[in-house]
Amino acid sequence: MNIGELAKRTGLTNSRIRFYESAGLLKTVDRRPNGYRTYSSDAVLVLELITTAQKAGFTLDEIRTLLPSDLERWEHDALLDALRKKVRDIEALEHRLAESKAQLVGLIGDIEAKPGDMDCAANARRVLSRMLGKAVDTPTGAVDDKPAGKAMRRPRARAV
Amino acid sequence: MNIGELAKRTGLTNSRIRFYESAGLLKTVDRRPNGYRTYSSDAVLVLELITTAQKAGFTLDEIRTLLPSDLERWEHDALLDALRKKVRDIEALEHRLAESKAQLVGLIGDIEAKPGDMDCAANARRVLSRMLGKAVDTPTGAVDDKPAGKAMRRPRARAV
DNA sequence: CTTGACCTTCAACTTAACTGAAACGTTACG
DNA sequence: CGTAACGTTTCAGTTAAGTTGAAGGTCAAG
Repeated sequence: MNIGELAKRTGLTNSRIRFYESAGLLKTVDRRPNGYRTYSSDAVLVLELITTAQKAGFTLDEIRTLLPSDLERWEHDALLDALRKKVRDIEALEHRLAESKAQLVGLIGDIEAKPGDMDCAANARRVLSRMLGKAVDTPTGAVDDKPAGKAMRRPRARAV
Repeated sequence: MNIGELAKRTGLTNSRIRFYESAGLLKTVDRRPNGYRTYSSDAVLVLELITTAQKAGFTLDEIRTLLPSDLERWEHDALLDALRKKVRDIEALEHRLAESKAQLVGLIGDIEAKPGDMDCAANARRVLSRMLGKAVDTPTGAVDDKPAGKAMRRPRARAV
């Protein structure tokens, strides 16, 4: 089949298919005497594999190292390792997301919990100081930017 | 303070600070007669806000629309809306990650569950057909007619 | 006066995964 | 034969969030 037919069958664009070939992901391509690419039906499978793996979070680089030239001869152990590592990556990302979410939810609560008698500016400072985990200057005084001394160690901002 | 001092205080690079200014994120900057930028201590807060918001998943574009010119005058409602929306975004991402992970775990199990009497090629086809949720051609005319083959149809793999 | 540490601007480069245009060749149809 | 619909290559551009480097101005010390 020609590239247009393959594109129709997979739902990908011609340019994307050519791009995958140039990236070394699609090696099952022959040329007809006129220069046209011609594909077997395996190419459909390979492209579907690629898009599926992408949705699961694999980069094209990773996919290239895992895809066998022959669809029936996978590198069994390397594949399982990569799949397990990707699961661990997802779990790490889930963890980071949960932390970000908790921080955001806490911040929302903090903003909404403005005491009725506090004005907006004061509340802004209160929320800001909680969010950055440190003291925040009240703005009324003069700003001093004298160097005046060096090692003033503050706690690192919490990584999210 | 000069840009080098600000960089030291925030842990950012000079170029990154200039970049944030050019991106419209850091407007609290004056120039001395020699052209040098000069910052008040508020700039430290603004930069810490920016990096904190980034860690929580906000893009610089989003941060720019939310950051007030005056740290005490936030657009209260827009800010809360954005925070809530970001929480929903995170939840959607968590959902997609859970699906991806489930698919990967299922795939790992499927690969490991190779019947002892099945050869690798046949297992590859079996796993492939399950993963892509459809029939996969058996190559070279060898017809796979194991009778109970499709008995345990699991639910389709969902797009992620 | 020279050295070295700062500071300035501006353009180009980076990564990932493509997309689109330009300019051209091939095929199918009437 | 004309032309529309395919196909080809090559190159440039896109997005995000910066980094890097060149070429040069400023400042304090020795």
